[in-house]
Amino acid sequence: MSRLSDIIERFIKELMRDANTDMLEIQRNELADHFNCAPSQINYVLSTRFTVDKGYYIVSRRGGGGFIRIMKLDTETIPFVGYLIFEHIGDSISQLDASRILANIEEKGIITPRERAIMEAATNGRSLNVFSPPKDVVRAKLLKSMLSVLITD
Amino acid sequence: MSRLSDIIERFIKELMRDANTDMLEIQRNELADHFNCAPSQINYVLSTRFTVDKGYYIVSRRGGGGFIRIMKLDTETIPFVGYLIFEHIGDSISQLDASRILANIEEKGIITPRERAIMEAATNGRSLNVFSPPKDVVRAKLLKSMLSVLITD
DNA sequence: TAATATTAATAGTCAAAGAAAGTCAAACAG
DNA sequence: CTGTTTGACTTTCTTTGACTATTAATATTA
Repeated sequence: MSRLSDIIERFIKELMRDANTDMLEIQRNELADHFNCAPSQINYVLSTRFTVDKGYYIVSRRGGGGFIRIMKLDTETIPFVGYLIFEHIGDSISQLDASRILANIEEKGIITPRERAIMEAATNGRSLNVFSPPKDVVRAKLLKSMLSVLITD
Repeated sequence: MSRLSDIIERFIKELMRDANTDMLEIQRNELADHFNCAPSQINYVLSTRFTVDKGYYIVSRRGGGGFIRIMKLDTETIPFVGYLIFEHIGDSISQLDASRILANIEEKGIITPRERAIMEAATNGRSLNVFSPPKDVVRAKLLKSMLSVLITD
């Protein structure tokens, strides 16, 4: 008996293939119903099979009319970025190396100077300099840092 | 199933755009009738989508001939972002609030959709979901996450 | 007529119910 | 032991409705 998670994974991928799209919106409960499983099973599938590392990006919203949007990253469009994400960067990277990458892809015209600045802001030491981080505290620093780029000349 | 609140929000914004004005007066009950909903639904839409944070200001009057006046504030980019950074955000911010701010400044044209996506990527839960973080590990996640935006449709 | 009271027409508030999705840990299977 | 499945509990967002508050118009009274 093939694992349920695998079946759901295949199902989602087939939906995308059949609809010939890189973006799919599902209702968690509906899908869970379809497979007769706990809704949280869907979360499990998404968080193990549809990660950035595996080439997917997820956005969702709760409440009435909520949804889960699954986006497939298009590695054809910018192969170099795909290479960076899936092969080059790995599980850990120094600030210096990150900065080099950003400079490089800006020079290649893949990102604008402003976008580079945003990413520098997010990844520099100042933003990430927290020890035991209440997540929101980190996030606030990150966001402020990124926003400040917009008003710096 | 698109949310009623979203539909009403769009309706109001289109009214303003079409009339090419920054000031619009509506009758609460009339609008509620038009959408076949509870009048207080209109209040809900106004108080979640037309806040000062989002650049709108509301004035209203009850009684016969009452009305709700919706004014779009002319927020100068720099002061507004400065306000966000130095006053509004504070020391801690939830992912949700961060997301709202980003949606807002995109709508105002302060950042591009792509820049918004970059910042969302940097500030969402998945990126920051680390407890005792070797800084580089966090950074790698962040960077990958941000880069992935570039190859998302 | 001028002042005052009443009524009808609005809008506001708040809390409960409903509709999703998220989290986490325990149980389970290979 | 690792990865999967489940379910109880939480959080977020929306919708509705009963009740309240305010204002303009109208009727009444001094």
